[in-house]
This record gives sequence, structure tokens and C-alpha cells, in this order.
Amino acid sequence: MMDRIPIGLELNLTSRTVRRAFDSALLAAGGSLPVWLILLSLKRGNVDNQRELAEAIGIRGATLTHHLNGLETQGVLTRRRDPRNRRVHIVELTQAGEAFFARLREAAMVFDMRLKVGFSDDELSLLARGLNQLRLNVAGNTKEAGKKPPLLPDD
Amino acid sequence: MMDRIPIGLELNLTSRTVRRAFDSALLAAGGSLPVWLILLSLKRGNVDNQRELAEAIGIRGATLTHHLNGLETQGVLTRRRDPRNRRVHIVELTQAGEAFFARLREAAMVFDMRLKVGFSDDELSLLARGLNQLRLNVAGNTKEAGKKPPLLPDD
DNA sequence: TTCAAATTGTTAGATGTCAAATTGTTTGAC
DNA sequence: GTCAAACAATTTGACATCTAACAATTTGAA
Repeated sequence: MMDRIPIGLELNLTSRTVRRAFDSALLAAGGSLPVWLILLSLKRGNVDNQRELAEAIGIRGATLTHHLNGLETQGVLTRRRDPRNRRVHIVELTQAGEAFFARLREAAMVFDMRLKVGFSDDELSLLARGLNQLRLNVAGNTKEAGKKPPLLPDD
Repeated sequence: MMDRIPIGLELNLTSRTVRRAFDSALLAAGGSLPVWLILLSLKRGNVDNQRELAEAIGIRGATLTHHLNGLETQGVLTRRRDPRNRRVHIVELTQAGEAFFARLREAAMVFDMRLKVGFSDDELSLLARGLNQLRLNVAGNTKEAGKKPPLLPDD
């Protein structure tokens, strides 16, 4: 009812602020946000190719290529053609890459603790669900917009 | 308790996805996200100088200067020195700028409706408060981290 | 078998963003 | 009055990101 700042603006400002703080924390460990996201996704092993990797972290394939070039030059990872499908590049961490990942993970874990201050488990879940709904609402197909179960009980 | 995706990753992915969709909507109206944020903040009239304007929309002063240069070249706005404090630039929309703003506002309002689908007023408030808390948690001074009132009633 | 369409990744060119250094202005201490 | 410090904005040089166009490969249908 009351006039509210559009949720999109709120999201944008929060994301920029949090990202800047996180980036600064990673910088102290020699990394950056996109690099961390790439290494984390690779270690999780739940992506099969660069297209999926790029989508998982919210960047375009071209941008991913750019970062992979840099990381390969630094000796953090290697790329080789998948013999079973030569369109695909198999991306693998080197030993140095593993050590680098461990260092960044330290910084990321510390930051995550700081970010969650003041949130209960339920509140965190709810926030995550809200964010997820925003994402669904702008997804290409309008199928998932306006999901079934309300986020809060309907008293 | 259960393993959860870090809220920072969730925030990052959501923000990128939503931003891309919004940017695309603004592009159809001849604008972009940073341009829209600048014009909106100027129209609201709650910032006194470029430093405050940049902070309000979450970019750095240098980035703002860059956009203002472009907008001034396009004839959307003018800059002149404040005679009472010649360090300050007074930024004003031209008539063409007002028309441009009106066009972008149309697109922004349509998008905001789409983004809010499935959210009740209370849910939207809660989401905004959660985002605000994240912002406080990474703010330079740790004073506001871990605020008093819980986001959800403590049953 | 062959070839058009789909898929994967890269390149090229443009824009958005930032930190650091710089220019001009104001403020405050003396 | 003078000058150092703070302040507002700009410039510079670097990265991050995007879209569009492209090259190589795979797939599927005739």
C-alpha cells in the first residue's frame, strides 16, 4: 500500500554493495569475484562444459572465455579438448590452482559468516526463496511466474 | 542446519539475472540501467551533488562522470557550476531529458509489475528488509551489523 | 552418405566500472 | 592574509562484461 522503493532498486543497490565488499575481501587473497565463482563451480563438479559453467555463475560464454584465458596463463587451470566431443573443453585445476582455491575459500567462508550476521536459519531460507522467486519472475518463459505456495503464511 | 547455497551467491545470481532482464527492457526504450538510475535520482531531487548521486545508485564518482558526459553530449542534461560552491556541478534535465525520462519510466513501471508477481505486500517488505540487513552487514563500520529486531517472529 | 541445423567455444568491438592521480575550490588554523 | 588539509569533480589507464559474428564439431533427416 504505502509507497515503497521498487524492489529492483533495492536489489541492485544491495548487490553492488555486497559485491564490492566481497571483491575487496577476495582481492586480499589474490583473487576476484568472477575468478572465485569459476573455481568454486569447477570444484563442485556439477557443470559439464563451459556453457553450463557460465550459466551457473551468471555470466556469458564470451566473458567466461576471457577469464579462463587469464587463469590458464597464470597456470591455475588447463583446457584440453574432450576426445568424446571435440567441441567441449575439459577445464581442470592444476596443483597451483588447488592451492589458490583453498586460499580463496578461506576468505569466502569468513565473508559468508559476516554476511549472515543477524539472520536465523528460517530468515535465511526465506530470503533465498524470495530471491529465487525474483529470478523466476524475469525468466524468459512466464511459466513459473507467480508460484503456488506463498512465501509467508496467509493469515 | 542443512547445507545451503551461500546467500551471497544467491544474491549475485539473482541480481545479474534481474539486471539483465531490466536492462533489456530499458534498451527497447533507448536507455540502460545506469542511465535510468541517474535520471530517476535527479528527478527525485534528494541528492545535492554528484558524490551523493553516485552513492545513491551504487557507482563510483568516476563512473558517474562518464555517464554524465554521455548524457550531456546527447542533450539529455546540462551541468553548470554552483555559484555558491564552485566545486559543485548543478545537473539539470533538459526538455528532451524530461521526455526521455518519461519514456524510461514507462518501461520501468511495467518491469516492476512483472518483478513483483507472486509477492504480497508483507513479503515484499520482508524481502526489502532482508536486503537492507545484508547491506548493513558489510558496511564499513560494524556498528549496525546484527540489528535488534528479528526479521521473523521468534516462535 | 551427405548436408543443413544445432551446439560449443572463441574473437572482435563496444560499454560499464573501478582505483589512483589530478585540478580547482573551500575551510580552518595560525 | 596564508597555507595546509579536506573536498568535488574529472582524467587516465585498466578490467569486466555484453552482443554479434565466427569457426569447428556433432546430430539428424533425407
